[in-house]
Amino acid sequence: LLTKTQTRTTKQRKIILDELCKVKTHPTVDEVYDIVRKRLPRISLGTIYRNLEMLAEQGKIKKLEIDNQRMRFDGNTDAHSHIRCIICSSVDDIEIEPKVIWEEDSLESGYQILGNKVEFFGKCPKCRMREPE
Amino acid sequence: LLTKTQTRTTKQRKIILDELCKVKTHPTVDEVYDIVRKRLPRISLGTIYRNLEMLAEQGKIKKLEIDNQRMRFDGNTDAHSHIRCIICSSVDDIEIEPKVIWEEDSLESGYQILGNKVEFFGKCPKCRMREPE
DNA sequence: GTAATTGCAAAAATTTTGCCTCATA
DNA sequence: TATGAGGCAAAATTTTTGCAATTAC
Repeated sequence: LLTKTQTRTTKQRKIILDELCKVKTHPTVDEVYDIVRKRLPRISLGTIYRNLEMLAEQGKIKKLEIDNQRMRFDGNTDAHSHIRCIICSSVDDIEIEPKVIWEEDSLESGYQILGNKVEFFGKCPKCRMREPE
Repeated sequence: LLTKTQTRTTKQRKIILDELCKVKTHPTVDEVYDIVRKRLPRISLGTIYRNLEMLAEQGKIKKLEIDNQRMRFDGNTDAHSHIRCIICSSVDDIEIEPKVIWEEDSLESGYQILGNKVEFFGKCPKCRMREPE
């Protein structure tokens, strides 16, 4: 958790954010490491982890939950949905603004609902071509 | 991937499935291990992993993507949504059947959309009590 | 100057795998 | 009895952490 009173703008942090915003993929920590290392060959993995975590807490990037094997991040913080291919598992942004509707009744859960997130799944262009339905 | 032509019904597999269906939480592999070990003290973690994976592939349980730090499983395979507390991160089932609507237009993604999944977030009863809005 | 941040390396946590033995069908 | 599955332990992967040196403010 972010407890520090102050955060400084370091070369490393700036470049990590910059590179993450450039890519349209949803890179893992390792992938970010590889990308950033091209500009900062001596940067350490620990620094990548610490900065991605901090940037996500500050809302400058998003930590994704589309992969339960490892963390993935997204430099695009605009509200947008993702779609995953059920064949090859690749994940892409999707230009759709879904509306979610539900009946208010069974709120027995006791939760105060504050929002929701929609994720789509389907077949990506490549896989559709490979095995036409 | 499931390539075996045949699968056998073992004591271990039956008990893992049985215990997973009993709990209403969404346990991690480690938690399943602890639960199952009460009935099968000599079972190994590897067996838990292998079976959960296999049961998920067979559709008898669900592998969840609500935690990007580790795998979580759900013995309830009925279509249902989850809600996570933004304060304490706990995840519960929610008795809501959301409908998702979107405009068909911008299908430039090239994806064939086959379905979607909605996840809710909010404040759980405990956290609402602790810090009233 | 002070304290946040880094690089490095070791440790922790999570998941996968090889191999030999056991047990289901 | 053939082979899928289990137990065990080692390896692989992913993430966290301690610490001395560095750097932003």
